[in-house]
Amino acid sequence: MTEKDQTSGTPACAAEDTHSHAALLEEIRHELPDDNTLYDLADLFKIFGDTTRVKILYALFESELCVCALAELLDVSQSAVSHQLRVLKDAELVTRRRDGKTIYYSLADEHVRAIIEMGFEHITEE
Amino acid sequence: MTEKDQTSGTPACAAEDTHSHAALLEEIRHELPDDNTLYDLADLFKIFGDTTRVKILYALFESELCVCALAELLDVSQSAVSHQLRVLKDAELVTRRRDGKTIYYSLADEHVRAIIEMGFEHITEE
DNA sequence: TTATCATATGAACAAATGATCATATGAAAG
DNA sequence: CTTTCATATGATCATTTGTTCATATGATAA
Repeated sequence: MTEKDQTSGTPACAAEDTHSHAALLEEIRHELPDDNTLYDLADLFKIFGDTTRVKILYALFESELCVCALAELLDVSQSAVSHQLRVLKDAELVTRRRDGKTIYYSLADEHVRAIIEMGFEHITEE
Repeated sequence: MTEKDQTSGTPACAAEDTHSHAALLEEIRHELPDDNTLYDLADLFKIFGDTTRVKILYALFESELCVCALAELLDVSQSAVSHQLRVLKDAELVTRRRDGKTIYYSLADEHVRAIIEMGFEHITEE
């Protein structure tokens, strides 16, 4: 209590003489992106963390596709695809264009491809 | 019913003459990784989709750290960190070494860094 | 206008997730 | 052996998430 107050109610470890992190932590805290950025980052990856959405993105690597084509390809309902496309669009990972009644979706940029490829390498290489 | 049976109970669209996907879909289906791979890929990204875990990984970019240091740095309970470290370890994204009572965690490989950097670029560039 | 096709969306519900609390394990010090 | 420190883990619970169902919107054709 005489020292700096604990950030939360969790002491975790003494860290007096044994192995003081204080200095190291201060340094690392300096290097960390701010909380909002970290939050956005997690939100971005969260989007890739669903099979349906990953499949959609992977499919769009090849060609732009309409909603019903995606539904048929992934074997899920039109509604499910539509909901997920909304998530992808809100995150600006895909764009769409209208042609009559049909709406074609495509990848928003090449970052998407790069991120997925990177993940793909990780799970295949080993 | 005379044609191929619908994969699910979802017609989605006619796709007779208007804009038949059949050919295109067959081609794309060919390019898609198999379902298990896609599933694993989503699972991998799911792990990056949590602020606590992203923070842990980011912190480990700088240096190996013990559990209590991470808890202090992220301002969460020791238990919460420990649970998340287990997830990261199960996914082989981090490794650990023991030194007496303390356990130090560090990044398993550079893929982790590459994936996160890629995501970081996406959210900052625009 | 009315019917139909392609897509979007809101409500509802089951499943997955992440934090907390209490407790267990494991190592070193006394 | 007992205590203490560092970490791990199981149970519980509130949130979040993704699908389904029903329905709405929006565009074209009749």
